[in-house]
Amino acid sequence: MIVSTRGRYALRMMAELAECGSSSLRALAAAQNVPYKYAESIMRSLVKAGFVESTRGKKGGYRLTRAPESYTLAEILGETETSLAATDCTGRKERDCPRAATCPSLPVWRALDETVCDFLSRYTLSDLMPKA
Amino acid sequence: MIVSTRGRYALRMMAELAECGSSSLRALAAAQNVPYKYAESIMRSLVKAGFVESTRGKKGGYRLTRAPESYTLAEILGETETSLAATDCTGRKERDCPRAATCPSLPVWRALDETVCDFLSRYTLSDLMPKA
DNA sequence: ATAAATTCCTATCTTTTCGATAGGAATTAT
DNA sequence: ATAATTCCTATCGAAAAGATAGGAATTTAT
Repeated sequence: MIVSTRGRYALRMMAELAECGSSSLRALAAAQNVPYKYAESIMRSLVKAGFVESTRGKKGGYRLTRAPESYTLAEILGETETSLAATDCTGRKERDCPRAATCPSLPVWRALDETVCDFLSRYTLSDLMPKA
Repeated sequence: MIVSTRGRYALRMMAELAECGSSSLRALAAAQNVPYKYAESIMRSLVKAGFVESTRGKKGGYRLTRAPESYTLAEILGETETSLAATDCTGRKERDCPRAATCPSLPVWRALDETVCDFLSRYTLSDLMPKA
């Protein structure tokens, strides 16, 4: 799995914000059918990443910080997914694989990573908005 | 993760067979540093898929059924990975997603699937053999 | 002031997937 | 017969993914 439920929820909620301007968590979660508390943890990470702004208290809510077409999917998923790496071999985890130096597969996995990343960089949030 | 440990083990053991012609499970697992019993279950699925032939009993072992360059990575991983789909949305699982008809993301995931599949179809087992 | 609606924070729970193992039956060369 | 092997079923344990709980902090409206 390249894109998990969490990542897709993030994209959908951001697309919703792109659509409606600003929204409370309650409304966002309801509109996109995301479990409330799960949505909350996702939105918090989007705020932390600077993709979204929040205001607290009554009448509070979330809004995008930039234009929808400026967010690439790669950028958003890079924050919300545990890893976008094609294999453990190219993730942060396996820094010290003893096979690395001579492994014939490693270059293939690196190329795959790049292919996926290129793909996800060619699409933006606005590609995920319901078409007018 | 697109390619899991199981899939990489499968590729490595098949590349080993490509290299050495034929081998027992014990030797294969040792050569490629794959846990014996795990290797066994992987080899069994490769036999079942017809990628590998086995002979039982003393002096038994495994060998490829075709030329190394005829196996694409897509083909092998298609058998050994639980799913190569980019998301649940494009896997067998979510046949009946109610959003499918109008979901703006779905075409993107389908295109991603195809991109990954194309990539994996451009490499073969012989690309994973230690270079001469 | 107080109440209501909201975001923020920490912790935990449950389910699923992945990696790996156990034990023994069936097969075959020697 | 025996030893070396593949085949089969079942299960275990750890990690990741999805989701939830409870309450503190903040802000608006009354």
